[in-house]
Amino acid sequence: MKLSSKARYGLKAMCCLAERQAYDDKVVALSAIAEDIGVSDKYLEQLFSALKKAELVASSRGAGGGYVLPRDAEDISVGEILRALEDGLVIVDCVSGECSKQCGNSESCRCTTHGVWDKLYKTINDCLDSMSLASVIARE
Amino acid sequence: MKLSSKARYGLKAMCCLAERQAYDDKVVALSAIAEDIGVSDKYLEQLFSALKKAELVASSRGAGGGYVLPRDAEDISVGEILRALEDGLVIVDCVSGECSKQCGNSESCRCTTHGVWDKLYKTINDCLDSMSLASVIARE
DNA sequence: TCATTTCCTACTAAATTTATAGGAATTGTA
DNA sequence: TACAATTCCTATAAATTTAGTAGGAAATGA
Repeated sequence: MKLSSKARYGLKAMCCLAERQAYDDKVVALSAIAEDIGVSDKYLEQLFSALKKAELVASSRGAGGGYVLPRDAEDISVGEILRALEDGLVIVDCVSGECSKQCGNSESCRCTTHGVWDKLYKTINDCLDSMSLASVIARE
Repeated sequence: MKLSSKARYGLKAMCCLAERQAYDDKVVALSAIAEDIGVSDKYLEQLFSALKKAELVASSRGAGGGYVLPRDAEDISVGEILRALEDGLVIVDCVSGECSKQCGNSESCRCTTHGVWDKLYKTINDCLDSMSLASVIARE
């Protein structure tokens, strides 16, 4: 149940991007963010690749290029960011509909635990969706 | 953010123990539970070692020995079980008080993400603590 | 033309998880 | 007492995942 480095650095990177963008409203080079949060450019590139695919950042290539938020930081939730970086935040492979395929329980011990995972999954996502990127950078 | 097999099998095993115990109120041999949930005895032993350390099961050794719940299933929460099996359910190593030691942020990108992890950690634990073992085996 | 920058893919090293294995200690029973 | 059944303890191997490195292609502004 540990969060991956991707998730931790990815959220930090998004905070950093939002703060820098708020400060001078330009595109921000990845290398600047990488330096700020103490990660190699190459590693951060991979995170931004995932973030871009999820349309949580927009980019322009070439000299003077970089990244921007495609929406207001108020309209980007922490949940969206983490789902993009953590493979949908799935906590168990076995979801409600597919119990028999994945679980292989015997008769005497039916798999009654799915309700737990379903509830937990929903709770986690609700929690993270209730926090916006803006609210995260606001608390100092 | 995946739950480990230990957590998944461990909760199933606890359900199994609770159900068998409710049925004929005796001590239950680990081998019976292992067969029910489709795991090797040796692997399940390790899980029960952790559960015992957390006083979530009690045991008697020797012939005719086995495991019992030390309390009513109503009084055992899913959270307790998973914390015993998942190293306290910590989701990030870096907790509130120890930011500077673990994070090493630069000036320009302060670590404002702790609030997120703290809230998430609390939410997860509250959710799991609100479910008792009895409530889990009740839903069929 | 060139420096800068994102983008794409492959790979390697490290860490963690999952599971297996052997045998010691304990206890009820024949 | 002998023995089978059972928990308990420790080591280790195999598999998987994570974390990070690397090289270079493609795009773009100056």
